Amino acid sequence: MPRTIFEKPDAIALVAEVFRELGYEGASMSNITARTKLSKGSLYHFFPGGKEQMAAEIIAHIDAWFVVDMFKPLEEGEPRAAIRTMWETADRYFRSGRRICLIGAFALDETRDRFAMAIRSYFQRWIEALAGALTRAGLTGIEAQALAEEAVVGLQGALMLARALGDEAVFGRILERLKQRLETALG
Amino acid sequence: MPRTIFEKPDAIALVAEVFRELGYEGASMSNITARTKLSKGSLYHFFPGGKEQMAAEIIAHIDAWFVVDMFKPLEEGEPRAAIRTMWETADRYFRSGRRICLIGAFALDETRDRFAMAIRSYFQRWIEALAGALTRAGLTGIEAQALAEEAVVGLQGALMLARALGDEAVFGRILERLKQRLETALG
DNA sequence: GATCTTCTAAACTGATTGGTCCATAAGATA
DNA sequence: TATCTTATGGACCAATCAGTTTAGAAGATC
Repeated sequence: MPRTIFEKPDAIALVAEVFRELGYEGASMSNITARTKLSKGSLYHFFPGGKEQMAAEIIAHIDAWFVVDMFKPLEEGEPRAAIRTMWETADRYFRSGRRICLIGAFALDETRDRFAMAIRSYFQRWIEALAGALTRAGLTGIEAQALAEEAVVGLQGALMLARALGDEAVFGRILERLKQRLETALG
Repeated sequence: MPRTIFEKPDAIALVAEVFRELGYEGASMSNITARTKLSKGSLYHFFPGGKEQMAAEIIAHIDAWFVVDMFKPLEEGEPRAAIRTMWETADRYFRSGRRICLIGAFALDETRDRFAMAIRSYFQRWIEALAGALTRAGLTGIEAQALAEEAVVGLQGALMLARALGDEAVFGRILERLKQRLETALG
């Protein structure tokens, strides 16, 4: 029997996609082994804490990715350029609406309670990073906060609607309008 | 042993709340019996098809509610008043963000595939009903369609963000801004 | 109050769940 | 090549899963 050797970063990425497709409860160990080709031995070797640890590490992994690729640029870069880049980054990350936001999905059911802190801080930092960039670009704090909330909310809603309608085009269309609205507000 | 007698409409409403809290996969039969106080005997009496039938009837029940209380008024009523009422209806139905949209939640994972048609037509009709009202109120078809998509998307995103942040206030705030935007667009 | 239908409770089934264990295969180090 | 660490496959476990069955209780009809 041929053996495939995985390393932990691979395992995290593979299991993450299964959680994304099936949700936390829907992703059973047998589902995970079947879709990732990782055996139970491997999975419990990497994640002795089982499903809960898998999900926790996946959330941390996603969060770290967003910090580096979206939040830091918004917090530290030239605000208008960073905001423009944010839309491209989001479109790439969410594969133009074919991929959902796992952290958002976890927020909807009782899975949220297991990871409440991580989920809250992910959205909080996203909104704060974007609001900060909008403020540095000249908006008042109140306007910036409201626009940032709307942008994040609109993006999450767009992911949901794209899947609900089975229509990828709607995602790009809504993203484009959200982008336009921020640029209009900045004048 | 005291017996409680339920009727099917009660059963549908009770089970719906469990699906809302736990998601389709997270809602096991023992969970459902525990939270609803409906025994397995009762559940399989009302829903011989098991979980799948429960979810299907719940979706149909929710859809029918929205048709009567939101879509028809938008389609048939005075457009500006109907749109204003829509926001109140939504706030009441979703309990100011404490209750999620089950059909939206189903759209996010593979549960969608089981109920794809019903999920798509629910969102389609909502957007079309709102776009129709906006058109009758004077907007062009293109503007109306885009604004309707944004409103529905924003509402769904607001439900998600409210739960993610554990902050009910954010839901009302975003709803208010969405409402303002539609009214501004109508002049 | 007898009968008939509707609904409930709980015991039961086989399949699947999350999780444990361990012999051993593959890479790395020496 | 010998050794040591890391990763793997799969058998195994108790608990839980969805679903079935059945005896009988509650309401309705007469």
